[in-house]
Amino acid sequence: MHRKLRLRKREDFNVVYRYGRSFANSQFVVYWRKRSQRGTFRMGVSASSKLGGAVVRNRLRRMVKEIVRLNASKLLEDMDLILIVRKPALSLPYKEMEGSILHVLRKAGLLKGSNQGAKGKITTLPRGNRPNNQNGKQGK
RNA sequence: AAAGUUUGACAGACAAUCGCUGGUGGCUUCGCGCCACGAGAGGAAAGUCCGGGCUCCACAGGGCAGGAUGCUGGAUAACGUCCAGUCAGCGCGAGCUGAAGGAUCAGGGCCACAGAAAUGGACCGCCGAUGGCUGCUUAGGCAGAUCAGGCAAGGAUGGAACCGUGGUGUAAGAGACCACGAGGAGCACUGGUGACUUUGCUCCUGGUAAACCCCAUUUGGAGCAAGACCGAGGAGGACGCAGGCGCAAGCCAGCCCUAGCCCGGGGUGCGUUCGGGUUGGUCGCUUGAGCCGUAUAGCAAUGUACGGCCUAGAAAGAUGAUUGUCGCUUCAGUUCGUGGGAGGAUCGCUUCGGCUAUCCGUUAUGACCACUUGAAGUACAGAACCCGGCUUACGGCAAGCUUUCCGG
RNA sequence: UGGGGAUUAGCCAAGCGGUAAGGCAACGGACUUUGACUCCGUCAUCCAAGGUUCGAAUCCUUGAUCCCCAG
Repeated sequence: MHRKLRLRKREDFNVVYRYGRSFANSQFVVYWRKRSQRGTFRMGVSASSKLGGAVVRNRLRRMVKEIVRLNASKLLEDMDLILIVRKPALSLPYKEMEGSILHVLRKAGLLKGSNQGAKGKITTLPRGNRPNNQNGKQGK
């Protein structure tokens, strides 16, 4: 992915984690927040050390970035988003992983043409009052 | 053929499309934009167990303490690494393993339980020659008990019992003495640069130093988030104490730093407390104890000479994804085809040599094997300043050697 | 990436070469009409493997897991 499309600073990550909204299925979690300045979307990928060694985590990050790159035209602009990889995503082949990522992004309302989720409001909802539960039941 | 052992090289290949990070060149609306060319993970990149380079700590200094290493000779920038040997142990063998100095030239310490005793001692036991006691006495002695005392052979304990076996000797005994043997030390001698070794003489005999310790060698500390530069930013305040000499500059003391202590050195008003700012960029950064080839010295590790080559450099962290074709392994299926083909497939037991059972085939209407077809799988693992090792994880391949069996 | 530290019963833990204290929990028993309290008993491959030693939780080597620190 191009460097402009990546989320790069530690502060950006902290802001998205603290003030952004989150959605999930059993393979991925997404946090997003509308950017304060106009521009393209920016994305970061997080793969924790519980998933495996450096080889496994690098491969997952590369696959996620490749999928988002190929589907970049479908994504809304002016967004910062973080994709977190969960353990069941380890064994997915490419096609299923693409479907799962598109599913979770559509659920979060980040795809063009979808009207679910918050429509551009910079929201800081209290934790107990989120619109979708995120127990990961839908991914199976 | 099977089992084993050592060494070596490799780490799936190719193509198309779409991407990522540096480099070079060009274009440019000068914006980390566009185009072209070329480059882009490992044998362990890992663990961080050692060693070195490099940087800072004023100089990187001295002594002590502390740490590390520990057969010999060599290699190396250095090492706890490597090579060649010595000795000891394991293995039928090829080979493998060894923190392998010192316990008589230091010194003490420890050896639980058991046992008399764990290097200073006698429970049972043996003796009672000598001195004493009792009895008898022909007055020379004789006998008895074991009071003093002598001994450590035998028993029992233990991981280990004073070097072992046999004899001489004695009252009983003992390396007290002798023969043979085990181990160690010293001296001389043979061979070797040396560890060591051959032979002889003399002396000695519990273990433990990965317990303290002694001896020899060696060792300053921290680590690229080291460090250097540029830019941005900010804020200092309160309380307490401020010794001696000198006109003064200053010196001494005090305090801080120099990883522990002393010396030496450097800095400085000191201590306590409440606060403030910085999370940007460039360099360090990949030409190096570098790689490849040839020759040469050496048993080898390795060195020397000549020629050629430039081979990753990220920073929420590049080196990838998809598709197709092929390679390798395993399983299944097919007799349609091609090739080989007289014995073979499967189960069980095994001392791994074989044995037994069932089924198919036996000169072919041909069992079975290979190719052809399909499915699944295709190891361990990702540079983060750089090198030399060690250790751990892991896939198949090749070659040498050893043992056993079969055939000629 | 670099530098430190820890691992003993289900939990908290003592131990510094001589055969693993203690507390909570769990289980069994006693006491009680029953329960609580109390008393007695049971429960350990000392993270793993190898070595030194007569003997290792302890000493040494190698690995595994977890935690902490940094400009």
